[in-house]
Amino acid sequence: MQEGRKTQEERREGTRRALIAAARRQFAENGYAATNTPALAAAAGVTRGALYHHFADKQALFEAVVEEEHALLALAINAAAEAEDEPGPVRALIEGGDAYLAAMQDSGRRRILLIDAPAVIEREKLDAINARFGLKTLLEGVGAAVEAGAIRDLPVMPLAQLLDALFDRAALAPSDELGDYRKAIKALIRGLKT
Amino acid sequence: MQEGRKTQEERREGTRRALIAAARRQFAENGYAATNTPALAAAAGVTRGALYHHFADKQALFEAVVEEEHALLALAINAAAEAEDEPGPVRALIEGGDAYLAAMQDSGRRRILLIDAPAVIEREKLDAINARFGLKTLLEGVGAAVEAGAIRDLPVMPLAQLLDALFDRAALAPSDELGDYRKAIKALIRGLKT
DNA sequence: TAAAAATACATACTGACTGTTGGTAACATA
DNA sequence: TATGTTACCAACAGTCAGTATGTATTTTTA
Repeated sequence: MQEGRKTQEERREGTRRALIAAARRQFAENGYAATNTPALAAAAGVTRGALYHHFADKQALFEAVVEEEHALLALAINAAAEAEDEPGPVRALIEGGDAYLAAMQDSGRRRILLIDAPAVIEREKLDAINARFGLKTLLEGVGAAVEAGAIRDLPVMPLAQLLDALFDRAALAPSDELGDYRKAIKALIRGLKT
Repeated sequence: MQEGRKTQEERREGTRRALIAAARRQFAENGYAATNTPALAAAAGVTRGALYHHFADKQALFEAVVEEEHALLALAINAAAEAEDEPGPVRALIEGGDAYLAAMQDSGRRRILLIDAPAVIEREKLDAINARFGLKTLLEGVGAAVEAGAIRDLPVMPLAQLLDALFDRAALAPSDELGDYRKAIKALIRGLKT
């Protein structure tokens, strides 16, 4: 048990990660409201003092979890996207959506990102996070499809938001109905073709 | 100050309504989490004892507010629907959606129904409420459109859910972009036509 | 390298809030 | 009018979020 010597950066990152990991587990399992900081800190192996040293309050920790979850989500989707060879812009939208749905087959992720986050994080801040991750890709996809003339010429941001809403709702569907949802989404998107 | 004599039913309904009215105001203004029962009871002109006599807990009161809000919403939409003369099933969907968006131009209503309710009320119970109100109408509309052969033959429930998601997202849009959202929704629905 | 400063954490405390309990007042029933 | 039932109130108990103050560890400075 030597090697007790750690740089501040290491200590810092270590406990931050432990806190975020424990928080992600508990928020995913019990939801934001039912998660209490004593249990959370204990699960992370630190005291509440450490939590409040690193995060302003419970909500700030939740925001950190949401950011990380968004980043992981984007990672999974991009990985799936690169496996595909370049299809047309409409197919790209549909396949991107499928990748999103696949990455959303995790009830904790759904709970955090789709159920709790909108209620806990104020609108503007959450929009900003969304804009940096998933929605950015979707926006580019829609923009490309419109510019290529592959789909009807519609305001890009609203259309991207609406497609996002479709995928979010489908992600919350019972898994045995997912196929039907995907079929309906495909029909909706294909219906936009020029 | 006579006429202090009330039947139990009157007392009961009186304080229940006072509580629900005060709760609707505070939930709408501050959100569920930031609403506390001492202030709520005071605003209703009763004590917390009365609140907990009529409702099991804070969440039960919130559920009562959500039910009432859904009922009012359905009322507004039906009123708008009866003003229209019978159009085709696709137009009916679009106009029903417009009525929904109009009825949703109330930030408190959005906060309660679209932001807080999904986080506070467990999925099954909220689905049940939804099914009894707004979604029921939408489901009928989609079913009619499919049966009439006006739109593509797709699984009805998933499609209704997806259209519902579209309108929910549009309802949360900045009001100056509402026109663009409506245009995009129209295009999406029209794209389903056979 | 010793002293000083800054950073990371721990412990203890405070105020607030939720749900409960045991009682009182108002109405209903026999 | 007596008894039961329903509506309501006041005080209490437990929990939790956030804070304040103290200590240990690493970094900087003299």
